[in-house]
Amino acid sequence: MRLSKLFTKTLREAPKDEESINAKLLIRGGFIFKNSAGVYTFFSLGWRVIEKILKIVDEEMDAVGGEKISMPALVEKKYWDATGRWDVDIGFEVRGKKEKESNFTLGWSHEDILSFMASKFINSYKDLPKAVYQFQTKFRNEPRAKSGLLRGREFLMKDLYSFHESEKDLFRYYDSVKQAYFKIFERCGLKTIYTLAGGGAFTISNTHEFQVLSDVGEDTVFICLKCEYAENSEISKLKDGGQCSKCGGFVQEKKSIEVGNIFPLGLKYSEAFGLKYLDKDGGQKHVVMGSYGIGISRLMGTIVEIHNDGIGILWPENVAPFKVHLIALNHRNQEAGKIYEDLQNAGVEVLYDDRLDQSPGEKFADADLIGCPFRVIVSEKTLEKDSVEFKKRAEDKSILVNLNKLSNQLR
RNA sequence: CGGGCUGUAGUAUAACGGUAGUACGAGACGUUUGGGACGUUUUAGUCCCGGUUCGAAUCCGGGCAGCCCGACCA
Repeated sequence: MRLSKLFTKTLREAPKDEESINAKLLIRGGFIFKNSAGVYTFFSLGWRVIEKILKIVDEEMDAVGGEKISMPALVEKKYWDATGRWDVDIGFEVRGKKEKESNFTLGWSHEDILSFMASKFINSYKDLPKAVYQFQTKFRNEPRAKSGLLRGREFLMKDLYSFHESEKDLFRYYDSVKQAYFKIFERCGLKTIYTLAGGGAFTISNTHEFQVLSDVGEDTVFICLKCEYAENSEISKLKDGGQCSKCGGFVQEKKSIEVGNIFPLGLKYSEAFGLKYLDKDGGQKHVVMGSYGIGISRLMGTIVEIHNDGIGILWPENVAPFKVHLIALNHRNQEAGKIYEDLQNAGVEVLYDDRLDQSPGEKFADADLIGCPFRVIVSEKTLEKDSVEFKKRAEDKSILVNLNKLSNQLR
């Protein structure tokens, strides 16, 4: 991508209303645009990050046998009636212009509609277990959207649902998803804390959350500094400065961002929808379900909260919009353009700052803001030595790299 | 949904109740390229509706929107 062609431009100043770092940096960099509180457009830089995350999630979902599907965003009332969740105070109701009453809601969760469909395809123990997932925009009428991508009214979510013969099989699978989640977050550059939590509007049993410790987080967890056992404050009996119930270690209260959660739903939805199967002996049993969510857009915001230096973002390589930010100085666009082509041909994702009217300082500042992992500068100075300047975003020092060796350097 | 604060060019900010100004951005021309360049010039704004007033960005009422605290929540 050539910066001169990009749909967006960077902003020198953040909009005055924004306080959270992720909102400031992502808006300034042209990754996202706030259309309304908690409602965002993802421009190409931002969407590229989302796509990187989606790819990681796809791979890990595939590893636990998740089948990718796509359910509707518009969910008709009849699908909510069985569980009584039409009346839950979370969603946006949707009414046709000519209709008096709303008959649809924008999906804020998909357990209900999926359970209904599962009953059409799951008949016998031979059909179990099954797991399907989707990436969907969820709509929740947040009374207070805030903190950039951390709490939206419209947000991208990965939701996985699993169906089992027994609790035992559910928990076997639950554990494999737990491991998959740890991998996903790690690949996104985040350390997560596995946290015991309540079930909210989804289930009465305990659930588990993946929390990233951060002061902008809205959750409060009590975490043992020794064994990292953690509980969400909403259900916790632990207290700040107390002793860990598992290992006796020191417990601390921390703010955190919930980036994922896993719910052993049990029989709630299968009972409501009559989702049953025939076991080996011909007996009818209810299917046991689990659901597993990751807030994709929130995850992106969280990555920025964790990986920034105030000046700009430091994208972990796995989720960076581009690997290399190439800058042409002294109007050496001819030479830089050649390097741009070469790198692209070598399969390297490059954001090329080919702008002619911007000063060097402005180009450097934009590179720092956008935060690609590697910066390559082509200038009079470097070309005298048949080389380019090579610098990691996370480091201060730069080195000269010979033109022939640049692709090696990036391997 | 309760409490508080705030709405002025694309962005950030000024203007006693009296000519809406400045900087950045954007356009044109020229000069310029190693940490947010320079000159000339152009462009573009008072959230909406009502009220008070000779006169409202400014005061009042009502909406709407945004932010912060709380409640709620992925």
